[in-house]
Amino acid sequence: MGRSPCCEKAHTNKGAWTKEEDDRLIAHIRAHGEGNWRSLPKAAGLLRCGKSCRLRWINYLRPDLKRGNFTEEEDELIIKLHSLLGNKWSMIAGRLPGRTDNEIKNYWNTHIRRKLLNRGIDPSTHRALHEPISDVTLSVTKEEEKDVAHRLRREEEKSSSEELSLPSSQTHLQQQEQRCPDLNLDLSISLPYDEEVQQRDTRENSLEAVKGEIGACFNCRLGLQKSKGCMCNSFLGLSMGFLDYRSLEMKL
DNA sequence: AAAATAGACAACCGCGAGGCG
DNA sequence: TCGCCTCGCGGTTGTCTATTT
Repeated sequence: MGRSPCCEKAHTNKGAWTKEEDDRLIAHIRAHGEGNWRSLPKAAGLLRCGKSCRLRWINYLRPDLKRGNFTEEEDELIIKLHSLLGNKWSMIAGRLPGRTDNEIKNYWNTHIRRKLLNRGIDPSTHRALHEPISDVTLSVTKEEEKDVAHRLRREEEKSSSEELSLPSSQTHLQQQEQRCPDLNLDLSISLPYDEEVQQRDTRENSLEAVKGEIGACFNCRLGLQKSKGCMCNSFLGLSMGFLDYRSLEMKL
């Protein structure tokens, strides 16, 4: 038997969306807001599956989407985020305002993969091609993913509070360090910030302090200082500044 | 000019997570 | 606690366009 279909396939359109369908969907969401995707098609007079409507809205119709080519900065940010998060496209997209997970995933598969291969870097491990894979992997476990998501929510809830370390995550991170003593996962990721300059200054001061303490490049922060991947002031063959993981903004 | 091939990206599918009664 | 429902995610496929042969 298996799972029941998400919608009545016999009476739903598939394939490319027409202008009229787009207009109906936009009009409905403007009037009623997002959500209730399952009942939306009927309410909006669309012969589409709810999932299809959601995808169409999120990936193409949302007004806040940034269309057009990816910039070099976005490229490099995606590469760095992918090295941290793996194929967690939605999390990567969360760091790139106006970009969708689908868009980033497609862009990765068509452009960035090739770009990394041309640089002699394995896109899945972010290590030099032919370099033997060590016992340290950079994939993100479910626990870590939850932890990051939890922190994102917390940050959202209390964007005003400003501390560099997040105690709730320490236990897990300590466990992680015990499991992989060579791997430093003390990363903090927050929502893209456009908050007050004061907060930013405080954060930067704290980060500068940390930077001063560890004096480390990106790879060192990942615990890869013992590998030949450690290259202060450069990453993936590119020169770079210190990467602030609270904002994931480059400070050059 | 037509066919073949490659590239780009839109859309679909199946599954898991979380909410709720 | 369990089962159902909905949503969201990641992998994959389909389709259109551009380029090459």
